Amino acid sequence: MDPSEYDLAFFHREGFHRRDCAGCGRAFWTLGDHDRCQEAPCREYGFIGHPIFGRSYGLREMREAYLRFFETRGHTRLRRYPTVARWRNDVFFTQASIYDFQPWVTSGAIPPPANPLTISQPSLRFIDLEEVGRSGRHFTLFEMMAHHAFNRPDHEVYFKDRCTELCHELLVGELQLDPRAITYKEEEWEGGGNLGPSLSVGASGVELATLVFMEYIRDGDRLKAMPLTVVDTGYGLERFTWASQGTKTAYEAVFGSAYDELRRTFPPREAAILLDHARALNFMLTDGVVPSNSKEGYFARLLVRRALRLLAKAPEAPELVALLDRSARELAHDFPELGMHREDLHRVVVAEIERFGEAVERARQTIHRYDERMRSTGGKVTPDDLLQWYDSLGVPPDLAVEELSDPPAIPDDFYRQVAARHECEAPTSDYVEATEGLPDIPGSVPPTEVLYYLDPYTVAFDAHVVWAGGPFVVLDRTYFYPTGGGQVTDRGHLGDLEVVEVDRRGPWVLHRLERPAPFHVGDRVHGRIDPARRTQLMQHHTATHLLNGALREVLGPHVWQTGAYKGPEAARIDVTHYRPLSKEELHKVERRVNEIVREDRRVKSYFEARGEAERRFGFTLYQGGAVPGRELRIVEIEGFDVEACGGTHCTHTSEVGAIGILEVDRIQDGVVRLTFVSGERALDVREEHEEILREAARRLGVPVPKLPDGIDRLLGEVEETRRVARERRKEDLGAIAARLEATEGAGEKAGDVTLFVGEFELDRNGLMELSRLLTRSANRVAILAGETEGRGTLFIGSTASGVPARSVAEAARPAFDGKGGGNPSAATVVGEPGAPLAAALEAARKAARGLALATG
RNA sequence: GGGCACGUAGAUCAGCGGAAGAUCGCUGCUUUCGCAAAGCAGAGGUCGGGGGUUCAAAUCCCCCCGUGUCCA
Repeated sequence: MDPSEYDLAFFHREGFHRRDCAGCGRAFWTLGDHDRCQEAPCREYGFIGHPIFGRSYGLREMREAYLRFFETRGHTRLRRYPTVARWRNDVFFTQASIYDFQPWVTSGAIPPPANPLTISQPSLRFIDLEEVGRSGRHFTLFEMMAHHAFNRPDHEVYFKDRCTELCHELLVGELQLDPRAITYKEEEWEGGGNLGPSLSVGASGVELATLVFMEYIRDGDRLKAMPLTVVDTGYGLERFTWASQGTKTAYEAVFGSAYDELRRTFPPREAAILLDHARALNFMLTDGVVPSNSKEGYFARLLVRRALRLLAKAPEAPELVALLDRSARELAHDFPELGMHREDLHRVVVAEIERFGEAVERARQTIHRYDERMRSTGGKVTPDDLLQWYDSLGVPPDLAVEELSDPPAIPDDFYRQVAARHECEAPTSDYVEATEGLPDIPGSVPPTEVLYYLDPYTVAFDAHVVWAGGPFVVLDRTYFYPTGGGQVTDRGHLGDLEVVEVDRRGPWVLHRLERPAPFHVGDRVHGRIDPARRTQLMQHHTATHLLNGALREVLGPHVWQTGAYKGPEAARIDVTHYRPLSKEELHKVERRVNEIVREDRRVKSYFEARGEAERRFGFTLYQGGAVPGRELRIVEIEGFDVEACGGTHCTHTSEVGAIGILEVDRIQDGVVRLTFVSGERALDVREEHEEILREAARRLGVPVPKLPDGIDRLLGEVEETRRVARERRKEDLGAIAARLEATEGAGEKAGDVTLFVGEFELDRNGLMELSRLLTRSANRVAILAGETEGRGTLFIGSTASGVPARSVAEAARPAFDGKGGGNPSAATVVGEPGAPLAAALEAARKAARGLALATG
């Protein structure tokens, strides 16, 4: 990065000078006389015991001081965003404040909710999980305080100079940090294809803040200027609080008395881990993470299990639920939503604790059995076994060792080996731009006025063509709903041409026609939307909201929508839940939604300022994913459910008609999928189902209510028939065996051995069963011929130790070009089609006889 | 989203290329006034589903489905 990027007027105005750090070699700006930048490792921690700010702040005071500082300097204060980044599909969690605005605001697609703005964003990072408690400064959940500005060519808010000035003013003016203690270190920042200069703000050994200026797009080796430049800052709330108190570790400063209390039972590291995990879990669970074995749920499970293992070490330790509760009560002062659904949260956690117990018990049994087997066979349990158990059973090696009578040593690099096992996995991204395959529209084309938001009932309209290319047409206004928000596209006609797909691209709605459009810019066209399809989609969409509301009511507020699809045939909704739905819960949900339908509640759709909507309804608005626009479209089912949603909806619940849930699946640990129908489709499906029932009943010859009995009867009969057939076969074979044994001379004597030789109309299995009957006593050999799928088959069974069946088979094999083998007691040979079976039988007889006489 | 492990009798599991097993539970009989217990006998399996390899597959290979677990 060019040094001139950092040559800020602010630095010169204030008398900063630029130096190269004697430690890391990087350039930095300072008012002091340091020869090194003031960050670890170039500078040791100097603030422990010597707080660097004017006074000591608590977490809350520090947050408030920060936000107010920027508020009084023209920034709008924003409430926190959820810690689960549902609006993105490239990450699970909000890891920094800028995540709140990616990708739509930072790409310029949507205006920022405020500009400039300030926020303290709870963020989750699991990269340094092992460092939590150990380093004295790491957390899985931390608050990133920030001020952001988004600059367009036509609207410059502020950039490097003013940003740095604000930061300096905060540190020196507001917090009374010695201005000479600060260093602004030059660092290049790059991420997501963008880059720009950044300043790392250090003092007394601690990195207090990072000021990032997103300015360029990497285009091969060249840099292109971004149309929208972004001020992205990050100030660690915990770090600021710590530095203001100068305690030994950040945990004392952040957790306060809760830390002191836990320290009576646990060593410092464990106390810090427990409090950190409790805090992170409260945010995660409140924001709708349900512990599970995949995706974001796994991280909740990880924290729960780590905490449980620590708690299990001390008999006088609090219960996990109590620990979480205590943490939630404190957090609720600043984040009221964290205290709101404690009982539901308890149920989620208790269910998770139970599952952990089951997993441990299962693992214990498996390991115990394995240990017994090793003990009896003289085998040894290896370190590889420990690895395997950790990976597949979830037993940490120290726990596994406790179960073993002769445990192996746990390798020092155990977790490295675990990591190595997972090394070859390439991270895959299914991030597909919704605009893929769509044409580029010139920026000069006026945006489409979307009318379906205002009136979902109008299905015929006139509009003007503003752009046309291939089969795509953009109109100045449209009632066609484009695929989005889980609702599939409208269909219909523009003029005489069929509209097969409608998509949204930026500010335009693209109508895709059945063939290249004969339209020209300026043409007036008549649009007609397929009304039946639209109605059905509206019914399914409103029904989805109704179900979501009912699920939250019946199962609890931990239920969040994780996905949805509304098609013309059926719709489905995926929600988080920690166990399969019971039949009763399902019935309750179905009854409840149909009740709301009958009550004919109003469904209001309107736009509202984001902050106002959040204040009124909370984050549960973002069921379909949070869109960080300035204005939200709110769909409110009066007194029942409120969501931010861009879909077309009925205006009264009665229009939805009946709702029928067709299927319930657990599509993933922690996620339940309901497939359902409403409106006309519900009636159709019900008719179909009734017809199926009637037909099934007719075929069984029972009335519909007796169907289950009828099926039981039928199954009983099938089983009986099978039993009888099996019995019959057994009898038949028994009769053959008995006849052979009784017939004089049928059993050929060879020394002590009795040989039974014969050809039967039996296949391999039949021969095998017959052989079994003939060789129930010792010193018998059965050499039986039959046919399997057109091939001559020989089966040899033996209870004579001197006459191994396998040897007999081998002797017979060449006689009819056969293949086969077996063991001493049983063997099979199958010949080529048409090969002389009789010769093979004779060869086998001779061989068996020879062997018998040789030993006799 | 990926890796690994697992899916066999009502339950818990063994078997891991050659003729489906153990323990508990169940049924009957013996014993007992009865119960428990013991002894004896018996019933109960498309070895998750579908393909393939093989003379032969619960067992090996592939694809699904389900469960668990680790990791992102």
